[in-house]
Amino acid sequence: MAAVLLIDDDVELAGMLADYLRRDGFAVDLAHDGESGVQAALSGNFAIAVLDVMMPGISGIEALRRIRAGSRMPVLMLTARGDDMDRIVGLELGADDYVPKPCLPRELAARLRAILRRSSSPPQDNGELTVGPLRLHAAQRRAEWRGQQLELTSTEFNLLEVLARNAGRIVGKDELSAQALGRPLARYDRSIDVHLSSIRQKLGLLDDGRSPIQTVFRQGYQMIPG
Amino acid sequence: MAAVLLIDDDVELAGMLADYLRRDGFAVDLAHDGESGVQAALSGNFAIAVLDVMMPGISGIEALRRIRAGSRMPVLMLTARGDDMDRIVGLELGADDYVPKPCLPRELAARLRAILRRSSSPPQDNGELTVGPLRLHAAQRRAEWRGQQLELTSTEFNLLEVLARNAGRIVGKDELSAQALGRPLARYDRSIDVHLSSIRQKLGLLDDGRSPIQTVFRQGYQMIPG
DNA sequence: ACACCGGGGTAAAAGTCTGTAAAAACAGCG
DNA sequence: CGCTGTTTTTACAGACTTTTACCCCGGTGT
Repeated sequence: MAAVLLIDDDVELAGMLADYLRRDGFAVDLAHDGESGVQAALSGNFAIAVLDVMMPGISGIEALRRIRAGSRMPVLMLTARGDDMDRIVGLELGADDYVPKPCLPRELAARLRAILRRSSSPPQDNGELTVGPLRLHAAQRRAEWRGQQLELTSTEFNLLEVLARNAGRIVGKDELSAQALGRPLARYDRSIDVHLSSIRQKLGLLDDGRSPIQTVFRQGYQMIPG
Repeated sequence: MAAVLLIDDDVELAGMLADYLRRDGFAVDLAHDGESGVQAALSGNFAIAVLDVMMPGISGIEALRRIRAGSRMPVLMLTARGDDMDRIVGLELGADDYVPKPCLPRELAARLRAILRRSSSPPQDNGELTVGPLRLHAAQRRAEWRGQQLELTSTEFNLLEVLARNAGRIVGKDELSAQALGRPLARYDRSIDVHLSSIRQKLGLLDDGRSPIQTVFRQGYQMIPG
């Protein structure tokens, strides 16, 4: 999901917010001062920044100005309740939203989603994907093997899609778990293996008799391209 | 400048806000109840609506839902300070911002500008929507399947509409609950599932024999685009 | 070669989520 | 009120996912 940059000097609070947001499906990185925050914001690696107004060193307002000098990315400001002046200045400087602190993590998440919903133009990929005898229609969640429709469960489809999108590359189990199952891989977790086993049973073999999905010992799985 | 629709039952307060905004360069029209407000909002003559949550007759939340049913115009909600639930539901329903009342006119103006800046060129939709064999007339709340009129209850229509607008994308149950039922999803709440079940019974199947609405385990539902 | 060890394949058990019918709770309405 | 249509809750069956268990395999060290 979306990458969020959280800039706040209060390490503890920021950590808690980050945890909540991560559980809610965001990818979160932290910066604990204005300098490094601005730098990270301008790296282009984040979809949105959350910026605390009160920080030692350069203030949130100044940080916002510097971010705006180099980027139009959405920025959400966090500041003490009732500090109207900061709010207004922030908004006029080009902040996209303002949330009073302390805030409910849930509200912050909802606002982030509201902003991202607007600013992200849906990258409408038509979702057609062909890898050898396998054909996937991502938008329709349909898969066929040699023209024959496959009966896949939704997790199986997710896994197959990740592998197909990365055909020819080894995809680690941790990555598969994150992308297809939506959670980090835990120790002794065998889910991926089990799902792969059933996917293989539903798919046929390649012309040369191999499975279209190869196991790479200790590294992950790889779909054979072409 | 931008045309603002201000929907608030408090005639006096609304008048004052309108005056301030006009002096600030906005064109402002007023509506003093939810019904006429929604109607005006859907007329397509406004760039943004400001909506009071607490109103006699249909509430702000319900008004927002009806506006969202027919338009994606930006909506800013006005509501009593500290009413977290309304805020969150509003945001999840697709409000673009929230301002606690009483508010400084200047802040309201700043937020309006902030929202308008971002959403300067959104494509307008006329409330007609076709997804595969399904056709929805949002303004009339009518739906047909392969030309055949469907007998849907209003909640069923809401759900179908949300799914249709997001065809091809997985919509989480929390989002469905917020947008179609107008409340956050509670634990053990099965309403969405039950409604989906009856919708499926009323709709037919796709040409490939699958349901037009797919379940994505643990993630939500997705309508197959057409 | 041989034994060892942690990883992977897979069947089956256990746990979780979804489908759906039916009961209960609501909401209008005469 | 009682009636009627709708929404929510309840209950249970079935589908899907994850865990467990056991076996085999690849790599490693002797």
